[in-house]
Amino acid sequence: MARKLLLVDANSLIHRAYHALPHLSTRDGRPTNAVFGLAQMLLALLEEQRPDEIAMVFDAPGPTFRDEMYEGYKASRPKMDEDLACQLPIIRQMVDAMGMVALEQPGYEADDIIGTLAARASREGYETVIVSGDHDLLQLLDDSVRVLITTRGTKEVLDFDTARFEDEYGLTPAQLVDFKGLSGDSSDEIPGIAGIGEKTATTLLQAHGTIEGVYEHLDDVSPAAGRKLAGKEDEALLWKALARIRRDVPMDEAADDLAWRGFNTAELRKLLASLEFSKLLSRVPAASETDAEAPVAEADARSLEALCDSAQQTGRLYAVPTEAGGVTALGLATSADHAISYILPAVDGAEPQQGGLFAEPDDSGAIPDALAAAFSDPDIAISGCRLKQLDHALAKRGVEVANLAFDAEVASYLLASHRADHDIELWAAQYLGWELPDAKAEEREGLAGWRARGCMEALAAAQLEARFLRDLDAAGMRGLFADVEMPLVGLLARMERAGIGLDVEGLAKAGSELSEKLAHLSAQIFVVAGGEFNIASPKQVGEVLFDRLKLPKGRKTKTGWSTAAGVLEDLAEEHEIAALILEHREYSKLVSTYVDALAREVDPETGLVHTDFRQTVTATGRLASRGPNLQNIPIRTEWGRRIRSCFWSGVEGDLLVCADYSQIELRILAHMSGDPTLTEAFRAGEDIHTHTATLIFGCSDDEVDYPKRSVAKTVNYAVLYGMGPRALAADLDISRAEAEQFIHNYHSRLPEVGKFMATTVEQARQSGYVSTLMGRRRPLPDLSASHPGVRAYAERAAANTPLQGSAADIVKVAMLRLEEALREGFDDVEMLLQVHDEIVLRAPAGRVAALAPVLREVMEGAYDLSVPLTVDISVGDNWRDVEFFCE
DNA sequence: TGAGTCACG
DNA sequence: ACGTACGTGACTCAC
Repeated sequence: MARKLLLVDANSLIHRAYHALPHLSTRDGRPTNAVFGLAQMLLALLEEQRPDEIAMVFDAPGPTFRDEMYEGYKASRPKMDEDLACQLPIIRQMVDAMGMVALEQPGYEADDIIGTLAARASREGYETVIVSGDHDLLQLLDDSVRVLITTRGTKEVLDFDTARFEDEYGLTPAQLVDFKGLSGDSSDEIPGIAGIGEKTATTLLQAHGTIEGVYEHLDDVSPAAGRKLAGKEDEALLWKALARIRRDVPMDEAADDLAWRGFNTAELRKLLASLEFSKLLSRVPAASETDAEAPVAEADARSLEALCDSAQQTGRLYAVPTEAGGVTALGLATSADHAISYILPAVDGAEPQQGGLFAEPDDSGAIPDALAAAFSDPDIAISGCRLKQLDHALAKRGVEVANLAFDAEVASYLLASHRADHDIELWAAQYLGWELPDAKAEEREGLAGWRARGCMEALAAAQLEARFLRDLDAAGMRGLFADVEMPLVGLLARMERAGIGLDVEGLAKAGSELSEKLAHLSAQIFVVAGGEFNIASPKQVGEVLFDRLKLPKGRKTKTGWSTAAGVLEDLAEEHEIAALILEHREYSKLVSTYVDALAREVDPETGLVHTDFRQTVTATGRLASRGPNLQNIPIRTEWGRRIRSCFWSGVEGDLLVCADYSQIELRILAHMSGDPTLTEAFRAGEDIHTHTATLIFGCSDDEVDYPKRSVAKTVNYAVLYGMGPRALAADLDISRAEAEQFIHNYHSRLPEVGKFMATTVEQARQSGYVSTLMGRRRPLPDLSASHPGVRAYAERAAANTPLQGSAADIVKVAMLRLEEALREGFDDVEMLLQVHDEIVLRAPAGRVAALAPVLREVMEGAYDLSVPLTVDISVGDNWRDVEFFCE
């Protein structure tokens, strides 16, 4: 097999990447789209072409021989964008880390170097593949040279060989220079012969071979073409010479050895991570086996003993859980240079899976006393990542962790809350240049990959901790981290373990009633529609409504006409099918999401469901809940409430106690804006929506009826979220002018609110982030986006986040203080859920009266605002039938 | 996997 | 004239 040489026209691909991709940047604002696109293309090329040798060929700065031949050559090319120029040094780094030779030669273009190398390769019997976005390179095609031309974005190429070229151009590759000489090339600003286009040029060259041949037979060409060509031979030959790629460029010695060196994995991963290309990072193959694996060892009784001693002395223990095949291993360390892997004993006396390498510490299958003691010691700070999972794993084995002090993912989240991925793997790559073992990999040299991974993560946490803490300090978030987020880790774990009761039978009954209704509805819908179709498919619903029934179309989506609830509501007057589909949607949503799916999540032994609260996902600081999501249990419709009624305390005799903050975000708005009218209204204990109604309608309190209050409520939330008049009009089904009037009235009566919003956005534009009351930050790089839509979105988020995020701060503090309060005298009360502005607990019926005032005091006192915080408490034996509790 | 839709605050 | 109100998670369809 011939050796294969890949020649990359680097500048061409870089420009292609830059222009084909939307603006991408790192969280600190460095543009990265060209690097990303190029990296993507190079990874794909390496994979598909598998070259033995490879050269990245760049255009050297400065004039080339072509400028001397013709001063108009590429004369009016605009100067390179600064956004692209600043990516070039990074690209050079990346090329180097990818193990490729970079070539350039002053006085020549990349094309000429490629031509020279291709010629050399042909002489030496190589197979050559050239990659470029520029069709000029096609002149280099021959039996051993193929050319890939990039097209359509960054992912597709046209693969040219001689045959394909001749097929498409009707010429040989060698004739391409003659072709350009006659017809010109706009991108290189070669004018060609006036009046000769691609068609004529092709015909002429097919007949006479070359420009020289054409002029030898000028008598034979058509009179029209002859007139245009007359006297222009020298000119045509100049254009031809300009278009011709040289094959005799003097090469420096860098070109002597183009063998692909393979990736410098550590460097490349570090670079990709620093550019925040997590997707590409996963495509870079595993590192050599030499990465810091040595400090990882399997735990035995002696090393575990030593570890616990060391933890006692240093006051710190790094621990990271990993799970595989139902077995949990801990990576354990007390310093940054040595970790051991310990497999937790199986729960319920079952033996750990075979291959568990731990030499049995004792026969009981229990965690060794010294280790349990270390985890339970308040003087030993536990650090690592996935500490909530660690807490669960240990609690299951009877060990209560006392001092969860540092979770690298939580720290990462606070430092960059807009990012999706806080896996310590990224930081280990970026700051330490490590590649972590694949958690899913099979055995690695006797130590399972997932065990090695836990160890490496523990070591990474040890190495990164100081840096993260320093960054948190610098951002003013050390307190938020240490006093709120970290204590919350353990609390969330305890709430998850507590679980909430779910009446599966009640749920099943609701489900079968709903299914019956669905069957009826489907039948009705099919009759009305005149045929069967899949009602769950928006596409098919659209076809029935708009094609078959010819109903008026409303909003568009990316793929067709919208069938969203708002649109169907409008259509309800036109055709009965709209209401039927809406009803069908409501019920099928309830069945699929809240009956079937929820029932699967119940622990059949206990009748409890345990959610997974996620602490590092939302951009604003809120929690999220999944598996199942218990923060979106229905409440707004009757059938939805039927679902809700299936939730109960889970303990016979205990009731659910719900405590929710009343209009917490609006109160925070009053506090942060300092608006006197809004503040006064809250201080006076007025109903805020009624109050807003008096402002926007210009009426008195007793003139506010239910519709007016309802409009005012919408306006209040509209302001909170930065809603425009058009959306408000649509939401309230009023004219745009009326909506504008409401908003105008609102702002003229509450002037500080608008000012506060504007100031918030302005400050965010300057600093790059917004902050909450407790110093939580949300970076908003899109505030400086050039796309007006993207920018407007970021502006609304900027205005809203301090309110939503501060509310999240306050609720989190309230939860922590509440747990403390419960520890003194309420050991029979459990916190179960948090739903953004609501905390749900279970308490014995006889304890509610004692609990309620404590609950109120703790929650209302969680943070001192300039207006009171008020909490509504309701109690009941299921989550639907809770009733206001009067102390 | 992405889009559409919809449940919640 | 118009896809656009903030923040989530989950299901289904269709590619």
